[in-house]
Amino acid sequence: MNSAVPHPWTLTPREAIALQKELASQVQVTGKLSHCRYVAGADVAYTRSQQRLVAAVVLWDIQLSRITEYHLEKQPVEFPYVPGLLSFRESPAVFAAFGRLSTRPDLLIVDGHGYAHPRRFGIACHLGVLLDIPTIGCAKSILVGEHQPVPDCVGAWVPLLDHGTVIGAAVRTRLHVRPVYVSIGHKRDLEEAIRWILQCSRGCRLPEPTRQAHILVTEARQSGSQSKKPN
DNA sequence: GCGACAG
DNA sequence: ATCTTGTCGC
Repeated sequence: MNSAVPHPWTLTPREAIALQKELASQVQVTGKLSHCRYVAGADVAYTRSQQRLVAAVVLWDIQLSRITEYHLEKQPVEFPYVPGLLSFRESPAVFAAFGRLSTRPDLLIVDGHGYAHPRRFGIACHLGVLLDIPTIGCAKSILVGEHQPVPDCVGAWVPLLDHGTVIGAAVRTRLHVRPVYVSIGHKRDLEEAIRWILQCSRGCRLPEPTRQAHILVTEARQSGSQSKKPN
């Protein structure tokens, strides 16, 4: 599986911004439905000291509705948290964990934004381009943009606009809780992204792949496992 | 200058 | 993200 890092992660915030502008041109904003059985989910958690972070990449089998495999990657934090540059802080670990998958996912859902980003290149886009795989960003709060109220009906959604242009969507995956923010990552259009996020949702606010990854990193944050293949 | 600001 | 307990509501 792809495991070589195409470009260095040790950059200054200024260089990181320049790299995002450069790589943004490689994002493919189209891509329709195709057979999709394995949806991967990625999330990251930090240790109390914030010295290290743990990334989890889970492989969710839509047909069996369960995790088929997952990997954890613990690494020292090397990049500061700068709004808009989250990818340079969390991607290295996610990238490493993803590289250990024995099965190539049909799609990867990332906890964070994709196209709904100041330079239209959030972490979901970055991982999609580097891994050359369809990705979707599913964040819990807005980085940029605004939207009208989302109807109180599961599956309802309204466009997330940035100065009039659609950059994503506020999607109601569950009643009585804030919506999630879905945006394109790579090789998939917004309608498809929303469709898959809803298809992977199981009554909770977050879609299953990302929710499961979150549960794993939250637990591993204080423990110390590596990777496993549950049955 | 002031406020906003994924995780 | 992380630090924190219980509590009100669907």
